Amino acid sequence: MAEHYTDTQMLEMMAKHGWRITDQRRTLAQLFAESDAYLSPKDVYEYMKTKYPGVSFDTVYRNLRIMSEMGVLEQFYFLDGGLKFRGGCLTRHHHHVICTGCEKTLSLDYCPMEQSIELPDDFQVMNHRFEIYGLCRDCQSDSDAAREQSEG
Amino acid sequence: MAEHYTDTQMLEMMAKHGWRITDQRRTLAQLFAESDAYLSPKDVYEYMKTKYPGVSFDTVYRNLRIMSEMGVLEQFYFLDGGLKFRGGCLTRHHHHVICTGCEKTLSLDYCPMEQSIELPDDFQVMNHRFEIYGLCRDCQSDSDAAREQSEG
DNA sequence: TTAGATGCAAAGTCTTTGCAATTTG
DNA sequence: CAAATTGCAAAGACTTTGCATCTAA
Repeated sequence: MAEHYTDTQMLEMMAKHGWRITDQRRTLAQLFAESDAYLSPKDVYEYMKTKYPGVSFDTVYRNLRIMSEMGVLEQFYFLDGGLKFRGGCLTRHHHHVICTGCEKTLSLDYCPMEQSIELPDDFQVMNHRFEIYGLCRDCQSDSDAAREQSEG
Repeated sequence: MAEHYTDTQMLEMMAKHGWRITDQRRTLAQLFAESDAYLSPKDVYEYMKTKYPGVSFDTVYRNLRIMSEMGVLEQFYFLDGGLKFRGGCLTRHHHHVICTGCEKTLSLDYCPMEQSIELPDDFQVMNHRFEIYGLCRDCQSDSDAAREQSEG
């Protein structure tokens, strides 16, 4: 099941849209193809700096933006308003379960809009948003450990 | 059915929390008690300026923030990341149908979390988000009219 | 009277833009 | 080679903070 764009697919999309394939873009594609997590522009910038010491923030931004516009990345504002990106999904419409500890996500096939929801008269639905936030198993044990430590 | 805080209730809450009741706060309470719409800090500032010509942006911000922290306002990041506020809801847990034309909202009793959703093993749900975006009847006719005019 | 509220100014954060130098196709 | 990409610097938008003055309780 090919759920996300691979880095190759991302690069193909860029080429198809007339963008050039630079080293930085290759690295971005790899980063997002390999990770399930949501990354902030700053996260991405920090990562890019390890590979390209002279990289600039605005270039990272520009590339995140064009990749979002093509759909190979998903742009997402968290509950707190913070902007994040992650690799785009290829599968049919779905929603996400998001761990607020590690910000990894899992797909959910369930969509609330498939239920018969009583809407206001003549309301024309254009869009919807459904996300579940919480802690995955690993992050629960992390916070348990932290609590035990602080409580002595 | 008392769905939202009235302005009096908002002011009582402020007093209970040790905040002083100033003219500006009285006006903010009235504004949000009377409106169903989401307002951006700038919207609120513009409105306040009509009543208090010398009002400063930061005071509006400060008051929006303390009112949110008490729960008499709801703070909300839209799909585009923009910050908005509206009067807090008193009724039990529910979700919103939001018109992207006028940004008025309607409550929805339906909650997707009441369904049995298959979650990843041991995932501990902390929070969720569900909103439906679209156009209410009035805003549909507005855009129809605009379209006819431009196509006319 | 006095702790809290306000307006002003300035700083902070995050994001975008203009431009010359560099690199891709 | 031409056009796109990059890094730099600076500007923009939005939000927060410090402080002197003013005001509600």
